[in-house]
Amino acid sequence: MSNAEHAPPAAPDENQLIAERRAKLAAWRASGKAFPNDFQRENTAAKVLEGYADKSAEELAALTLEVKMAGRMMLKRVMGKASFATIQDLSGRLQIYITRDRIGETAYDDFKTWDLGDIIGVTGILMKTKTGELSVQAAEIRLLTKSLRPLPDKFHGLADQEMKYRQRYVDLIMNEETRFTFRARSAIVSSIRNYMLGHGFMEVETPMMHPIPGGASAKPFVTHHNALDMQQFLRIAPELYLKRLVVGGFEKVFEINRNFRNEGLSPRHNPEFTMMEFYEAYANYQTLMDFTEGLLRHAARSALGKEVFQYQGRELDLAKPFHRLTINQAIQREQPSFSDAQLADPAFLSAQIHAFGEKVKPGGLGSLQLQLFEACAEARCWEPTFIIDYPVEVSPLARASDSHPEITERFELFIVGREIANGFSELNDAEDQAARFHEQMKAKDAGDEEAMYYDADFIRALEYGLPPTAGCGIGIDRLIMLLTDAAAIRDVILFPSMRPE
RNA sequence: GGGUCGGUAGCUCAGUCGGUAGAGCAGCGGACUUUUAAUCCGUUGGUCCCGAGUUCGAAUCUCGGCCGACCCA
Repeated sequence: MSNAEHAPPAAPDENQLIAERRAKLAAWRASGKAFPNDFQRENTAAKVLEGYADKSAEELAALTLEVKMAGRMMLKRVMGKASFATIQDLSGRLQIYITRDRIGETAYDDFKTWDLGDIIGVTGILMKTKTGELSVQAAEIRLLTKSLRPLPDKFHGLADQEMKYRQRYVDLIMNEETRFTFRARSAIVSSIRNYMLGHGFMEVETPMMHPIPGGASAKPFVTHHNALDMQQFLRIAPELYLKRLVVGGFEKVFEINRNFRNEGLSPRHNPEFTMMEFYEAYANYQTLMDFTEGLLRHAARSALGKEVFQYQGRELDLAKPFHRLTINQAIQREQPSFSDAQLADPAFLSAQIHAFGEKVKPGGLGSLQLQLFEACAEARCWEPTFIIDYPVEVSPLARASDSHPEITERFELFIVGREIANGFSELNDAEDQAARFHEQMKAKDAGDEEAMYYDADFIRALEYGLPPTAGCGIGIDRLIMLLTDAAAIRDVILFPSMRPE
């Protein structure tokens, strides 16, 4: 790095407070080495509190325990020749006590010029204050990083939703709930990964850039590879690659990674979102539902220590067996007056979909039943509910039922009215799959932008033989929402998609 | 895409009927050697989201736009 020019860049939002901090930084540079990196932190706040918070003032005085800590200065109280400051590190906060007599007049005068938000290092011994708060009595204190931008109000924190999303770093500095949510997210993902590994699954990574988008019904993002001069798509699902791996003999695989779907933003949709997909040979959709239930209970236990908890003020119970209903059963649970005969009548279904305020999309009987379910029942599936037996026409990758060829061995799991998971017995008949792809191409030609492409290599893979297999995708962001009581998907994504400022 | 609400100092927020822009925190100056959002005294700081319009006069009213939140589709 050049040390010649330190000209402040012309930021569009400079103000008096930043100018004053820049002046302090300039003075720091002039007085010696700014931004030192030789301070070796040896203790963190939580560990120190855990170890010594219950010691008395006398015990601590007798111990003279030296600690070396570092963190961001969040509070500062100067009282003449003695001061308190609160520093925050990755683990929590701890108070430090600084007196002119101990650290020297020059150092003390320097300290008084430091700002909230500055990163400081402290060496000292543990003590208890009059009011019983464990604190570090500073023997030496150093400025490690100058913060040029003022932090939000120390008491009210950062409240502006937009700024929380755009400047997540500030949100993380200021809001313990935000730190908690993302720590929980990390722990939940780890617990899911461990659960899968513990059940003999192998973690894999398949392409995020696809020459042919596939594995889901969704609009892809398009990009371009220069050297190959070819169009590529950000993946909408890893499904077709994971099934190729099962063909290859990796009989139990999973992947936790991002999918990209070119659709709008909502409290439940982010264009890029995290999904876990897993595939197990010699399983079917019934055994997969059992496994998925177990997985979700495990995630809740590891995140919350319990399976019954509140979501947005309402109880959610993952301990009870999840409901399993066909689409028509779910409709009739909400609308008991609808007869089996009516639910087999396209005209009745269309009229009801319309009556519930939805536009009727063209489709066969199964599609209309599904549309009616979405219109009148989906949002009311608060308790975990597997909806089973999806129509073939909307399930181009799922195995058809032996007894009812117009439906598939497929489920979607709904919790608090939201789709959380989607799984099925995989279609492993290469000729049937080829025929289904042809149907999809027809739909695409007819204007369905979300219809699938024909993937010849995937068919070739199936032609080598895919064992009977079941697979499932779990929306990780939505699961995290449940377990962290978050109302919006943006609250569980560190850097959610936003319009440019 | 439609509706509702919001955008005022670095942050959190007031702002009456249309009449020169306010508070707390932060900052700056001063007092203060065990504070806890420290306290006390003094004080700097504004593209009132942007653009038009109405008006003698607009943060305030009207229209358009931008950004966000929520609801609906």
